[in-house]
Amino acid sequence: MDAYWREGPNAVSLNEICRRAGVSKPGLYRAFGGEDKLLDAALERYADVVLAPYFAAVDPDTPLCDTLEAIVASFTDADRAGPPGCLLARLQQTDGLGPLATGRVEGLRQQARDSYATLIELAKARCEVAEEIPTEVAAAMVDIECNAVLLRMAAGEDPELLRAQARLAFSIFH
Amino acid sequence: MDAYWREGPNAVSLNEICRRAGVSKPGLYRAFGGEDKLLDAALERYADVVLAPYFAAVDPDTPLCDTLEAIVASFTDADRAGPPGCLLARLQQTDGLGPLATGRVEGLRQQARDSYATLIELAKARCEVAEEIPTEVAAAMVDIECNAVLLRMAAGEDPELLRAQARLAFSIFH
DNA sequence: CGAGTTGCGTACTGAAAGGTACGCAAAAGG
DNA sequence: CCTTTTGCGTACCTTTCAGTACGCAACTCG
Repeated sequence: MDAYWREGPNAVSLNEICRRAGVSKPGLYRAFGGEDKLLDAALERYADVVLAPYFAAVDPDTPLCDTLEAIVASFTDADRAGPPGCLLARLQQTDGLGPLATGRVEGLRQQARDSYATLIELAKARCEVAEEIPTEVAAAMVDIECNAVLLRMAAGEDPELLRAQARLAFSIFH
Repeated sequence: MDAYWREGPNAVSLNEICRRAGVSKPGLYRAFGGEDKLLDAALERYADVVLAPYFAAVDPDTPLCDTLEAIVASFTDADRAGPPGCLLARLQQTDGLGPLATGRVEGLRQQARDSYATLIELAKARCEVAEEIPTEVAAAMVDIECNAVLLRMAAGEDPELLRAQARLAFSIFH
């Protein structure tokens, strides 16, 4: 998971993973069953260990603006645990991924959008967000913006600029 | 260029390009000199043939909102010439790219942001955009949003949703 | 027409990819 | 204490990668 997260799944081979983990290749195959299943397992673990805490930490009663700002602040925090960026955000192009991993990515992305959607619905109920904005559209916009921030963080872009840019984009929520 | 554009530079090998182009490998090497130089040349051509017309078609006097909407409409147009998405937008992760291609990507990205910046400055002069918004931040936001739309188009996401989401994001410009 | 140059593709190289056959050693069972 | 099973790693397989050595044909020029 760490290797995939740090360098992107396309940039790390099974051989390299075995080398780094100090594991023999047949051992890895006995434990996971192939490249696709390994990435799928890594994604599952990533969702449990990294993604879930994010969504668990969200307080549904705080203003949406503040929640989004806190999320982006964490994404762009240089002292955050783990590599910069996000394993899931690196997988926006599902080129050459196996069917399991592809499905997993799709599911996790949908899950994220659903979470954003419920947050937006709550914000609408508190009159923070205009009713005319379709929830699905706003959720897609939040998802896309978050993914872009994470992708650019992984690419080494200036965190300050990314944060300011996200704040600007999210200023539509009032 | 077409192969790289359609499937992403990481997903197409030199062998495959030779096969599709009906060209021998030494011929390709004599013409370009290697993988890095080939991708660099493809990017140069892409900038000339695909990107330049976009920026040339922009009328600096039309409202920024309309300009951005037209750009996104073109990005999400299913009948647009060439594959969906954008070769440059596919290269947000510069993993495993040669130095030439990496530099070219960086340069083109900066060029795009500069173009957005001038458009935003003009819009500020017409009082369409609030002076408090730093031009650099707004330009980064536009760049990131456009790249995200192109990336998701290449991934096969619903054009309608992408268009609506972009319109929402760009509604900060008034 | 014959010698030299040029253009170009066949057929190779070594490295690295994903994946597996097989044998060795340790534990389990009688 | 001997047999069987289990766990596990060495060493291999095929394929594909980027990159190149080399020879054949065609064209140039005296």
